[in-house]
Amino acid sequence: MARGIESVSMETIVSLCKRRGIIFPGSEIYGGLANAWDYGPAGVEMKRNVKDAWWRDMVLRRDDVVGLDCALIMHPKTWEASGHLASFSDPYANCPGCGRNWRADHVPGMLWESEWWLSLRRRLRNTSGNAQRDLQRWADGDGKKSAPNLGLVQRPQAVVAALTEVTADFDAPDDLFLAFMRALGADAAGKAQTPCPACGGALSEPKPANLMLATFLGPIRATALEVYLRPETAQGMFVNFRNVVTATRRKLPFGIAQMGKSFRNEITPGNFTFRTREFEQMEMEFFVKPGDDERWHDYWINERFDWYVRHGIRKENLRVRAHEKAELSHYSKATSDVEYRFPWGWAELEGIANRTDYDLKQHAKFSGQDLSFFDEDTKEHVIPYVVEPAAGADRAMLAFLVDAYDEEEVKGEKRTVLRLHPSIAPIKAAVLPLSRHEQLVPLAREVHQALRRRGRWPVEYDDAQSIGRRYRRFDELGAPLCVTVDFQSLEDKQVTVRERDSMEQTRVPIADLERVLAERLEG
RNA sequence: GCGGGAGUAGCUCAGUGGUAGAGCUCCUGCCUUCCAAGCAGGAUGUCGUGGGUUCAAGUCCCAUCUCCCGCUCCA
Repeated sequence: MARGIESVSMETIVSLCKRRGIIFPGSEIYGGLANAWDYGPAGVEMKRNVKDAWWRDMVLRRDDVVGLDCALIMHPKTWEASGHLASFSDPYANCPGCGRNWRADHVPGMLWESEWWLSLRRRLRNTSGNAQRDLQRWADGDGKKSAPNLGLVQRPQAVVAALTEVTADFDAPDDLFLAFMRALGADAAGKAQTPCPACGGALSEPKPANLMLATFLGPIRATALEVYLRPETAQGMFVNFRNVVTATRRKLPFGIAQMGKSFRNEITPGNFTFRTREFEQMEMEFFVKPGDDERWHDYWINERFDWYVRHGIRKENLRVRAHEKAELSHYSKATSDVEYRFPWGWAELEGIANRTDYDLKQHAKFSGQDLSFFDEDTKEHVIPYVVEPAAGADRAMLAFLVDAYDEEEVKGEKRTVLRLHPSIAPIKAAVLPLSRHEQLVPLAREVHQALRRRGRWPVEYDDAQSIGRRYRRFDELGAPLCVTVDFQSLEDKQVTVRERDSMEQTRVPIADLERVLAERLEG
């Protein structure tokens, strides 16, 4: 679909969302709460449309996926087994120079690949024969740009003097390498410090962090059980794997799908609803025979990419990106992200991971239960592999909003319109009397009520201000259709159906209205 | 956490130490009015909060809160 504008600022989207009741800043009357967002009357319809579309395509239309809605608070052992307790509570070190936070155990690796080390290493390898002079020169030149806060750059003479050995030839980011790095990062007192991979600043001592949100189960704090709000819905599917197989007599391959809230103490929330600490996931765990996992992984990557396109996102703003080995999660053998081109850059909408048999094995181990599956063909027990398409409902909705946003010029005036796919649009139609004339209003209300009572779509009624203003108002909400009742309607019992994108109008008998709307909205 | 920007009407913002403003919006009424129309009338403010300087503070000073944008990761 042609668009009048190429890109839109996030600010514009945030402001439109607030103005039209799609998304409000959270707890606003108390001055707001950072990174909390509330879905308003139109927003709740739209988000529900996103989730309905997902559920319809992932569960209802398939015979190999069933649904689940599991408790948000799960047994604490769940998170030990899943690995979240360990990998979500890594210590983090902060850089006072540039403010970045680094997972302490990732720092050596990050330093190994850091821009400033690569630059320094080049210098040392093309040595002039005098390593100390090389260091000094680098500190005065490239080092100033790439690692301005590094001890070596700030106090070259003192740091160089304290070095016992200088070499560029390390095999890996090991202890030896780290010791060298720490010597380069020495502070004003001459004490070795771990430098920041980004700017060279002396990192703080690692501080414990827990990325899971804890709460207390039980009214008396002293005796309460400390539990976690789930950081992902996925574990619910693994924990209920046995139950689902028994209750529904599933055969491999099959999937279990779930939508719901998850919570993470993100270090860097932001970008509107893109990264929040409370968010809604749409996840599906697809269990397959070991050996079939790679084929199914490819299948789901394609399937999920197509889903976004099918519901209105332009192909050129979507891409699939495979994870590098280093960025894989602790449970994953391979992961590909579906990314969307947001105003601030490409960012993940959904991750399609090959989780292998990691989760089921872990839960079998921690629970002592047998989570294997009897394969009728080979007559042996296998632990299924799992392919997981995990999408963010809030992220998907944000992408739909951003992608639909358009401005165009109509008769010298700016027209703002959300060109949402009818399946996603929060309000499907508005019934508008041409004016508030006493003869028009009753008929318009009657038409509106008839559609409302059917309960099929959210349909609005509006008689305030001029007809043009009202068309604009519903364009901003992305309502695909407007139904206008005029004076002629009183005589011929016909109304005008006006299309959002083309602004074209068609006369339709009131008796056929629902059928015509259905054709245009669902056909 | 750190840096940058910003808090004045529902929204966008102006405001030079001296009576709190504009445009849009919103509400009511009128008009047989099809793409942000016109006319008439109307509503809306702890100027983020607390302190200080001053005869006088939205404006100057100090503190504080909050939001937005940017920085290892994830949905």
